[in-house]
Amino acid sequence: MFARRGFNGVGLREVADGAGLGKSSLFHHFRGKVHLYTEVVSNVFGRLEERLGPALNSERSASEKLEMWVESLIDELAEHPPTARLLLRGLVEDDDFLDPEDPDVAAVEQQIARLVLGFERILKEGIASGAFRSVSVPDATQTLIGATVYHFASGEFGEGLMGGPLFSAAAVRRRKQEVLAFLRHGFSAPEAETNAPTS
Amino acid sequence: MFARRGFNGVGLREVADGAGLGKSSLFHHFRGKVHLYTEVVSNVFGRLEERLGPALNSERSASEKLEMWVESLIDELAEHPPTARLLLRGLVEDDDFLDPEDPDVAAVEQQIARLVLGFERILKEGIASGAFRSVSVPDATQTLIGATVYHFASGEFGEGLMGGPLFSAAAVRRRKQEVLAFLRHGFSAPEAETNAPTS
DNA sequence: GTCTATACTACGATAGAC
DNA sequence: GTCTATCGTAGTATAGAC
Repeated sequence: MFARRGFNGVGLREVADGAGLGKSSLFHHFRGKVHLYTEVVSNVFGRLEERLGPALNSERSASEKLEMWVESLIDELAEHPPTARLLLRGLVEDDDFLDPEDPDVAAVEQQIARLVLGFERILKEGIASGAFRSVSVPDATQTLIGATVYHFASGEFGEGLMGGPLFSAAAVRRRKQEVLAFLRHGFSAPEAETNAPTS
Repeated sequence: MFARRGFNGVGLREVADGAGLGKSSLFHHFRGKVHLYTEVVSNVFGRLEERLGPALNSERSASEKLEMWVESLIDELAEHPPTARLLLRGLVEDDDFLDPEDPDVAAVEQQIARLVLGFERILKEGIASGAFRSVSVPDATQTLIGATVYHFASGEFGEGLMGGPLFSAAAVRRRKQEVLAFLRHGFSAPEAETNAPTS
């Protein structure tokens, strides 16, 4: 619900109905609406972090790590459709309702920071080793988020544009290939591939 | 206000205060909240369409048209900061509150469709002429939206990631260069450039 | 742990005086 | 064209019975 309509677009009545409870019963489980929201977001980001861990810590080349990381990210976004929208909202929304002092909120921000840092580390490693051309790391990160998170958050508009569902196995497979191809062309150093041939 | 907090996050009281009016006076100028919203969005998208028109109708090569189009898009997003968020919301939000029957709503959807079609036409032309490799046109469109609209919609998160403001002249210039470089690498046909050297 | 009942506030919207 | 007053609804949250 939060993914589709945002924090302000969801009423507790609706949440309670969805859970098969009365409105008031929610307050027995959550301190308030904000707590419920941060709990949801934290769970989703936690799952994402788990999924992306292996790509970071593997003993492979930067190119291979990057591809693994991106594939894992896309898989996770594709398997849990609300994730992308929730992520995008977390980044784009002006979260006036979130108190930075709140430890739950701070925890979520750290989760996001760790995710970003992981990707940036791979990128920097690849640039240092000569595998990637010397792109601006933050710019490349933004572009990557756009190519992955935005795509799977684009809902009806995205389906109209793509001419079909976003989350079908075939659509996900194609998106993955297109993004990886785009990154290979976009990042690869002009001179020569430092790695084994990609095909 | 709508860009920052979304349709549901904005109250008419706040809007009225911002305009220096009483709440009720708004209803003299707009049929209701939805009408106010679509009016705002339509104005913003109309300006965007005007800005991107010249790139579409110029007599240049596909590569040059694409670069012109992207530069114009980034300039427009950069000069009017709420635009990107408003666009992204229009695409990502589950607009339950918008009635597809409403002629204003239909008009906005046509604006968006025209914008997308313009870009797709350039891309197809470039693929046909051999200037670009044969990417999936809808996928490339999504990636482009991600690289441009998302970036300028990313607010505080984006500023944290980039390590500075998103909308300063220097930041915009760098973003433009990075995106164009990425597109050149990402789209260019592997064999040879069909156009004059890009540098 | 869930319920009913309720408090209080804000919302979008309308009526009608000026 | 703007105002005050008001309507009806829905919002978050609490109190207290069961």
